Amino acid sequence: MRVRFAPSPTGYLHVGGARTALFNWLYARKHGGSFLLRIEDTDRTRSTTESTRAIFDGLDWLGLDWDEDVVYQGANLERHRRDAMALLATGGAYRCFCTSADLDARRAEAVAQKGAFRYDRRCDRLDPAEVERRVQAGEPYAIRFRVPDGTTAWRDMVHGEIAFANGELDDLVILRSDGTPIYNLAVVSDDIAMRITHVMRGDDHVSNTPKQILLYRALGAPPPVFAHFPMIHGTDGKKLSKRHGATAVGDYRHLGILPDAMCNFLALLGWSPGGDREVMSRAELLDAFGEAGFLAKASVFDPAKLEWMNGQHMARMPLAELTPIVGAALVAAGLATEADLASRGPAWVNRLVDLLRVRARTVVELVHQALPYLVDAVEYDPASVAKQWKDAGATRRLLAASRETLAGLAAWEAAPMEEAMRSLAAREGVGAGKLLQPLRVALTGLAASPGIFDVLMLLGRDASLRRIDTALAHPYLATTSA
RNA sequence: GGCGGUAUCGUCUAGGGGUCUAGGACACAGCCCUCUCAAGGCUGGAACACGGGUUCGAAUCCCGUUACCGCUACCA
Repeated sequence: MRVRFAPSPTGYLHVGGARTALFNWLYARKHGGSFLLRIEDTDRTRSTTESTRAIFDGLDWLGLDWDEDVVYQGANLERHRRDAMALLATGGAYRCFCTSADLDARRAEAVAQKGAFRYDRRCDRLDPAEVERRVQAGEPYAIRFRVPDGTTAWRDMVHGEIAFANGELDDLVILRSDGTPIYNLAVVSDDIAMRITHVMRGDDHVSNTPKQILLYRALGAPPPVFAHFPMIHGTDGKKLSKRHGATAVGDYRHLGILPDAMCNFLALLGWSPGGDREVMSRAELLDAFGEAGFLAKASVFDPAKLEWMNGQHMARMPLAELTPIVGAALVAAGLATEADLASRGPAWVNRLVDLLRVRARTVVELVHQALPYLVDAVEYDPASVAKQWKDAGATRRLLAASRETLAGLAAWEAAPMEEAMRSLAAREGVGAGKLLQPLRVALTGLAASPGIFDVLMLLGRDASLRRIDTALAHPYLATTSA
């Protein structure tokens, strides 16, 4: 069993392509087959090496590793030509002397008459002697595939039986007059050469399929099994495009989405394991994936659900996997250096990530929330200060009492700390929130954070007391009181 | 225009003739938990496109209509 992902390098790897690649990869890995990568770079004017690079990077990030060497379609031009010539020799194709300009004009006229343009096969009716004469004269010609009568059908893995009347198919050009191949020929020629057994691609290729099946037959090769996955649309139901914001997988990487979450989410667009299963690790995904469950309906890409799913993955994945990812992001964001993290120790970093991961949906968000624990001086959020330190006099008193209580602790441990603080609140006749919220602002500058005793532990005795002292000296508390 | 495909809550979907007064998830609203924020739990509103068949019975099968999408190149 051999499958392939065959993108054309004309841009970044977008989510639709990624989903196609993922299904191919999953199918191959699940069935012990091979997953090949072919870059369809025959359109020289639109193909770029940067795009090729972006495709590799995207696949890499998603964890979709391919087998064997990458195939560049452009390197197979000779074979494509040979296949076209073979078709010409066996009578499956014929020379067409019509020029593009001429064809365009005829097409325009047909459209103007509100009719469907169909190539009238005039060159197929040319007298052999005349063809010979024009070839000898050096007149340029394209090679056209002669579509036979009848109907062409196949059993699609996602759509079931699909049939086309061959009469609907035009005699397609397979080799341009400059000797370069047309897409449909190149694809079939390459897929035969690569011994592809299952062609799994986007829905937009269904109308190419009958032409390709006919080409396989004409070339004497058995057609592969076909699977056509539905398109992925934007939130407005239209085909996904730049207008919809992030559409490249690279965008999601930078937004702090985890590869496994991305794969999980993408897999559920056009496929379902049945039942209520949604959040799945890569291993679970691989396990659940199979022949069944492909959906035929186009689906809408919902970034909000992707973020939720990412949050689920962050919360569930082993800390040993998440921490390195967050660590790298912390360094990349300039919030810490490798040395900083090393000096804090792995246990501390793990603890930080563990406390924050349930509160963040993306690693970017997590990194942002980690700020107060990594900097020397807290940055006070004005809104939090205004709300939690509203009564400056009381805040000062409570903060000072908290400081005293905390400083008097024999050991810096969460349990006794909480006990002491709660009894302080009782003595002061206030609810725990009245005592702890101002403290939270003093410690983190924010009104929201992990549990306050976890914060105290994370910061440690010295930093915690220092931050309370700094808060006590804050102008907001100093000037407003008296 | 022609051809092909698709049609269950706003979105992703379960369901494949009776168990469907249609289930789950995201989002939204409310409540609970609670030192805050999350997470979690509970509750709520929210869908079988329409019309004909077939059948004792249809979200499920068939036909048509409508809507949407794709293709209709000497692009890929």
